[in-house]
Amino acid sequence: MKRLSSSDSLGALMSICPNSTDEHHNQGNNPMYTREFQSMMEGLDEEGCVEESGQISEKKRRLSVDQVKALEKNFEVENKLEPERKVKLAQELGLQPRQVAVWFQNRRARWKTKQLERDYGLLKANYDGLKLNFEKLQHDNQALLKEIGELKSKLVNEDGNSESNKEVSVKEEGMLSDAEVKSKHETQLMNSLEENGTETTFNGDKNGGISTRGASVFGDGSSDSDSSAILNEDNNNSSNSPHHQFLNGSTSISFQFCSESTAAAVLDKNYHTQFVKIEEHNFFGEESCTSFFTDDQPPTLPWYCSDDWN
DNA sequence: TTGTGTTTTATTGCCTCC
DNA sequence: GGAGGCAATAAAACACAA
Repeated sequence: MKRLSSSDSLGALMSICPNSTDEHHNQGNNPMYTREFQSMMEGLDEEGCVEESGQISEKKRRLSVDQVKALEKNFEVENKLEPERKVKLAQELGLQPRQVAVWFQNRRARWKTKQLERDYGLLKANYDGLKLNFEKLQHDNQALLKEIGELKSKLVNEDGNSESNKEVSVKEEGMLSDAEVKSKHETQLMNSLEENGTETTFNGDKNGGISTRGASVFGDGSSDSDSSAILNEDNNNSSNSPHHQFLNGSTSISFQFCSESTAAAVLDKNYHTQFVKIEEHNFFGEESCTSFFTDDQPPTLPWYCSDDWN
């Protein structure tokens, strides 16, 4: 058993004696407190706390199970302790008010630690999910961009080959109605897309969705897969076929990847297929990604934090 | 039994609020 | 300026493996 130095003895006394010189934390001159202190002093020999030297030992005593239970119960009700409640609890449990206050203080600290651990766990789970999703989208994005590139080159080749038949085609088209020509070119485009190994299919389902690599994308932009391509659709301008847009005589089929990357296959006003634009805003670009997924920065997205963060 | 890691109790110093 | 809260820390008590 450790013997107390004079300062330790003073500290121990101060912790249990209301009349101590602890200006900061003493609880005032409570007569009951003094009586308790005295009885405590009288009972010290129970643990051999008054040693041969006459010094008071510092033996730290754990609270009993019942005392802890009662304190826990009170903590559940309110984790802050008003002075009246503190004194009452101390009386009920046979403890010093100071002990009750210290217990609550430490209990709050433990609760905070646990809370931080819980929050960390939640955030980590969120982060892991987002990271996984991002990697999946990135992979899909790469695959789709590759497909578009291949289709583009294929279409360029087709255009080159058809140069020689241009006269015939123009003649034929001249004999067709606009609607027929449009339909023909759209069909050609669809066939071309399918022939070139793309997994994008236009199934014209009643929801106006398309299936992309097995994932349905619906008119509202929702998808049954997180990694699906999203149809860039204007419902107001679209016909029954949701994946077409007829603007100024042009039909465009556009794909949006990862929210911000867009590639568009366009039938121009002469009904020639063109890929007019492939752009990537790359929402999850290198810089934004690294800053978003770093551990040493708090998340900045409001939905990323629970409301009771703090 | 002993060394070591964890938990609990208590202290100290600083800060904020009234 | 006093009271009380909190973070950091000390130290006793406890748990447990070797």
